[in-house]
Amino acid sequence: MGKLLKKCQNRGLKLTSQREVVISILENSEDHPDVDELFRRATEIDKSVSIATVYRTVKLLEDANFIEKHEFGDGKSRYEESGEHHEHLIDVETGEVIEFIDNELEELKEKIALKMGYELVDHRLELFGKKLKIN
Amino acid sequence: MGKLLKKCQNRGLKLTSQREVVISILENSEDHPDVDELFRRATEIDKSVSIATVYRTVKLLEDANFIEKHEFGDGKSRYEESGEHHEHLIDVETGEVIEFIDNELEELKEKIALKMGYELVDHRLELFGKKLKIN
DNA sequence: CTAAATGCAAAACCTTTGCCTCAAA
DNA sequence: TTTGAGGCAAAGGTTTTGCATTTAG
Repeated sequence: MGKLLKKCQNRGLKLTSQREVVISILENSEDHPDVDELFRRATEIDKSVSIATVYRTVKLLEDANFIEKHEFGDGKSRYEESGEHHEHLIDVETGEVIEFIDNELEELKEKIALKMGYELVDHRLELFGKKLKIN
Repeated sequence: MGKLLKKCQNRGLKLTSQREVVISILENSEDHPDVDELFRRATEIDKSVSIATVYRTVKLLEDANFIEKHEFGDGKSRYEESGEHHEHLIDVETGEVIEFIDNELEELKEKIALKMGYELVDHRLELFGKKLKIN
């Protein structure tokens, strides 16, 4: 049984067959699928999964902090399993999403919030860039 | 005539009475109103303004880079007049949006993108924080 | 067995658009 | 006068929800 599935079980979530499908897709995805894509992948495995259940499941998992929701500006919500914190760089030409982490940045954000009299509880950073051509 | 209104005129945009209302609201707003709120404020001044025109006008102004669109995670687009670049800190308890600018952060973002082989064309940073209580 | 989850379809949002009318330049 | 803009309402796209039915625990 996958780790995420186990976490859900430990949390006492009812593990229906449909949830298991959606959860295992989320834990085996390396990308940032939106609900439509999750639905597509889910029905490939089990045609009984409905889009409503996908929506309900991602909300459930998000509330449990097991997955994270992102909005990269195309109007749809995309999801990925929670894990080590990282930021996103979006290639504006290809739509590719590249994950990265920069410790200097992490420290700086805390510092800025603090300077403004706030405790940082969450943040969101996306860089949009064009790949440099090497001449 | 307001500056933004003048910029629109210089750009050759047709200045209808409805556009003038929406534009003047945008240039006199200190906050980040969504379309519904813009519509509300507009119809207070001129009941003939329709929500379709508000949508069409914000799109027009955004394409002209006269205003900026933000999505703070509540599913609606919010707008503000373009001006000096700044970031946003959102008070998670009150919803208040505080603008700030930090040069160290600006430099760092460029640096990170470059390090990854990208030219930064845009970015988005939002900090979500809780106000520190002073004991 | 029972509370909770599902599927389905309808509805709720936000946003866009077609079409005919109207008005700015 | 003419081309683009506006109003209205319908349609689009994403997400939520009510209800009868099914199912995990």
